Amino acid sequence: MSEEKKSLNFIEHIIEEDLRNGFSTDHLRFRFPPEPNGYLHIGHASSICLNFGLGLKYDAPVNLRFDDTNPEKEEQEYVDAIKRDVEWLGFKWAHECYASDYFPDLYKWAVEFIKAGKAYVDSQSSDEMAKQKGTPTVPGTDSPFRNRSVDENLDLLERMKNGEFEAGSHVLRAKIDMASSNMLMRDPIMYRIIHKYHHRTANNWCIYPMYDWAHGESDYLEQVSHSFCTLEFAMHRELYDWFLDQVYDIEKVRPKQREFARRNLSHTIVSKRKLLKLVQEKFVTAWDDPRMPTISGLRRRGYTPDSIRNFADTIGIAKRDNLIDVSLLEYCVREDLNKKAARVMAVLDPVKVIITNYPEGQEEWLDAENNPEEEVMTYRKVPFSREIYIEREDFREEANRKFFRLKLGGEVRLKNAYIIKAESCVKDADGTITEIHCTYDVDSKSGSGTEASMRKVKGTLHWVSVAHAEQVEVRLYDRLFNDAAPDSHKEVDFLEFINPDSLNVVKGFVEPSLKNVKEGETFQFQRLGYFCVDKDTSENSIVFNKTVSLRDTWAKLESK
RNA sequence: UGGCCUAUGGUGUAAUUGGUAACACAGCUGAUUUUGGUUCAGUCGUUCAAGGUUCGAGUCCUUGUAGGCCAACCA
Repeated sequence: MSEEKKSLNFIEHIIEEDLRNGFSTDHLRFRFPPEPNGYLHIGHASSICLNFGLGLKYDAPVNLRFDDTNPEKEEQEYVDAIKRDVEWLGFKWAHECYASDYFPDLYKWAVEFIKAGKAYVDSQSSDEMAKQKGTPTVPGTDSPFRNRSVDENLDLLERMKNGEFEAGSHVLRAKIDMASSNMLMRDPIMYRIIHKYHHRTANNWCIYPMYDWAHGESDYLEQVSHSFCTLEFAMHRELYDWFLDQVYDIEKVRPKQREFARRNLSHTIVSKRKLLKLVQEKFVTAWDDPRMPTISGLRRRGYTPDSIRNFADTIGIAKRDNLIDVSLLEYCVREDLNKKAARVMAVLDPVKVIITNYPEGQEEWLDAENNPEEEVMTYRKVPFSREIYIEREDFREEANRKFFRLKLGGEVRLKNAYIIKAESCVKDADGTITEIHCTYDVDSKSGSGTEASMRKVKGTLHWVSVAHAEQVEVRLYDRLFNDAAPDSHKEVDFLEFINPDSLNVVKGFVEPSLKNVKEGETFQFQRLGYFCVDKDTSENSIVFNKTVSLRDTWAKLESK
């Protein structure tokens, strides 16, 4: 382990301090608690890596707990997707838990609250209750139902549970302090009535616990030692602790909530509500559209679990607001894929090159390295012939010295093949180049060892033999939003920043070794970028997604 | 204008808890390269402000400034 030198983040400092103060490592336990109301995104990945990373570091169990307390938004589909994503990231949970499993415990506790005078049934409308709540600067006022008798409260709660009342007619509230400076402490709602099918408890329950009531107690029931959530829950901590105070047994582990800042990625959004909107209003094709910042979208885009975990480690965890540049995420995939992805040749914007002195009908199968990063080099065969495709942008009739590529009268190396020289080109009526006529240096074959093969020419181009090329569909992606922080503008809706050109589908040609690729396989198209095989691939059509381009210092030069 | 949280290069995160401000990304140079990729070497640039405590402050105190969060029968 090379972790020794790694400095600790503030969460680890908290744990270390607890350990120093006598908390036993054996009692360390964490949890990742998503609500199954949408797909996991890159922000969740950070939280997953934090909690499961802590589990690994301290050899402590980590539960996957579904916070399924609101049947109006939650679905089994999301539960399944979440499990798939966490697994894909490479983590194993100790227990698969559901807040809904604790409904009976919570109910029992609620009854005790009532008996102890710490909870009451309020029968006002939500509007009335909102009015009594006061404002941050003005204290609230008591509900007229605040002092109902224990018996009446008990009776009402039971009937709420049994479904005797309509949604909205009653709620159970904790009796705390209507004047608290913390709005959440002004008699928060514990239960509300919802008549809706729940994906796990079906129609067994007509009352459902609110987040604050369910979360801390769930942590406690699972004996989670450290419960980490995002900053917007900081104010909830007082209430979390209050609920815990009512049930806490000194013999047991008392969960501790601490908050960290949500990670924000530039040029995207990570609000589930807004992501849902992108899907529903068809700005993207689905939750796993490769442009989505969801884990399933990133997976389909060609991101690897390693790259995402690495990203999470690199950005770390802290308490201040942040906007992480997406280029760091891209760096992380490139770093990973550079080691793993086989190199192949593909031409996405083809123009035909005819090698006039290469015998017609002849073909050669040349050796090509699969990946120069490999410790033990492996090779494959690539066919070469008289007519090949190169990228349109790799040829110019005239160009200055900085253009290392093919130009009239200039030489260039064809990767793994020969040195060619452009002699002339043919254009159509519009002036578009349709053919480039070249001659090749017969003795310059790559790896042949001849003097000519060792010649240094400035540029090397990738290419595909016309006769052997496989046509494929390639989906090129650009960022989904043109703004660095599309949902940070109060005046402008995030949809205004949608990039209309975020998807560009092209037909390209790839070398024949790619004829039998399978979904999910990743390649480096040399000089272009990393690409992976999309799930839309079928027997008669191959579809690639562009994951990310290679670093391109030439493009930078050009744009200057 | 009540309460809570935060402030370190362009970005993100550290700093042995009061002891030489560093790591990564991005940028810029150059070398290597049959990918304008990779790799390597170098370079640019940082503690919100003002006071205070101290031999010594990014760290502690005070005040200010800026930003975020809190008034859903959401989580």
